[in-house]
Amino acid sequence: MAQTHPLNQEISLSVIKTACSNCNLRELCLPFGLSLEELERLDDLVSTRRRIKRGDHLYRAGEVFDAIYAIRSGFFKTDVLLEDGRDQVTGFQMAGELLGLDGISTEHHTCNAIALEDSEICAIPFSRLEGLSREIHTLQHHFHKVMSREIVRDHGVMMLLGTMRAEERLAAFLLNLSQRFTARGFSHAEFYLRMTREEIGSYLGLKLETVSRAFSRFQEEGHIAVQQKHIRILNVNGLKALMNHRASC
Amino acid sequence: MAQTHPLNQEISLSVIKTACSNCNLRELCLPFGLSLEELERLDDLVSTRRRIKRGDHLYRAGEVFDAIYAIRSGFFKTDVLLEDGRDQVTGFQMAGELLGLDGISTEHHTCNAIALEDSEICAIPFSRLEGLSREIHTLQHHFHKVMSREIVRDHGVMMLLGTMRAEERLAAFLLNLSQRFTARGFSHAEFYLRMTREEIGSYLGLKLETVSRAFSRFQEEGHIAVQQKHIRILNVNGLKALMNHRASC
DNA sequence: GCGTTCGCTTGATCCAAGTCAACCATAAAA
DNA sequence: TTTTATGGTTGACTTGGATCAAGCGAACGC
Repeated sequence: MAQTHPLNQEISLSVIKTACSNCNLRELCLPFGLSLEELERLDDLVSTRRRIKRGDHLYRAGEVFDAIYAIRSGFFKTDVLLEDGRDQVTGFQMAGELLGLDGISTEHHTCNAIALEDSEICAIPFSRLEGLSREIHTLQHHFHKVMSREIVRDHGVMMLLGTMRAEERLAAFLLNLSQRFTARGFSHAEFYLRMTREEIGSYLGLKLETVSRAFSRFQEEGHIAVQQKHIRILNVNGLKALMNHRASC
Repeated sequence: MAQTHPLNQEISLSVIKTACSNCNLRELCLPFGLSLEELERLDDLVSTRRRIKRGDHLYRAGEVFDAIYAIRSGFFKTDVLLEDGRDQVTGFQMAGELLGLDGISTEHHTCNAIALEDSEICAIPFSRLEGLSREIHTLQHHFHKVMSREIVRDHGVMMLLGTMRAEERLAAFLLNLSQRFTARGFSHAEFYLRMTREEIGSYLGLKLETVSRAFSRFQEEGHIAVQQKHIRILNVNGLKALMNHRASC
């Protein structure tokens, strides 16, 4: 009987090893849709688990790429540095999400991945993943979906950066975080931000002061309650309305 | 003897059929790196060739995804439409590039692909491509690289939208076009824009007036010569310097 | 040929977000 | 406990690009 309830399983301590088959993120992560037998083959591949301390790099732009990484727990940001010193956060990643897909293209990482809290990752050697996905159709297809999802996500960010104003961007950002926390079984309405205002700003193409002001404004208007990094969403629909602000003009 | 010089081959008229093996874009496109025998297997798969007239859609957001498309000739844009009517151009694609990768994720296209000039595409049924890439390692790997490259490209656009000012964006855009034309054997210094100022603006997160002003400014400063859609780049380094403008401030 | 349309350019004005600066809050260090 | 550092908030002002508006030029249909 392969099907236990994904997020509720009890694991005896003795069983814990680096294995997708007993990871409660498997429905969000690479193993999605695999049979028990296929899962075990994936286990063989995902052997190295690593802890990354808050502030440390998982990898750096320019390093040779040979593995992608699944986040087991914790929180990361990725950023790109331009020659002239400008940089931009290209994404925030949480448990169950994959890091490093950008490195496949040139066999070198093209961005930095930095832990925003103490985290744990599973390294997945890429050539072995390709090998296994030549044998397991489901794995292959799911991996393609994950890559494609990343492209779609990026288009969303481009949309945000290209057409939205500051408050719309922040509303979209909060709703996106909320939705992803929900998918992981956390409250959709209350969470701690792992990143600073400056990092949010960098991601949203705004200055930190603008982010701060937008937070204050949302609070004044009763959409959220902010206390430093602690966010409570009081009015989801208010935020959603803010996001589509242009519709009314 | 499989290796003829990629861009110089002569093809007798009788041989022309929809086939990667006699397409002179094969070194830019999906067949990259394949052996002659592998190429022939890809030929079987890429059977349908379609003409798309200027202004027509190749596919629309929401349609069921079942194939990706390689551009044989012509020029496309992709755009995303928000519920509230805002839209944004997410990319411009030219011969040898692939369209439709975003559709894998949800099995539905997430953007519109529209021909900016009369074009010709090869449809590649996706499930068959997955099948073949389970058998041909090189094809699998190259496909992964192409998807990854798309992610990297998107990060570049995010960078552009998030941190660059209007003139830097346009300079980056022109240099990127120039570089892609060069890769296809065209002049790096002289080309026709297939898109309007408004489409450029949408892609770059600017209004068409701003794009037009930046063109005029570049011309005044002797970086380029503009006449409607005809562009001549007079000073590549000038443009490059413009792009990294912040370095000096 | 001529009028119409569409895309492009240019000027004048306005405003959202950036910049600069002061100050506050929290947490860690002394 | 006070000190220091880091991150966050708020205010005053400046500015790059948006907006509004007028006019131009090339291409197309009739």
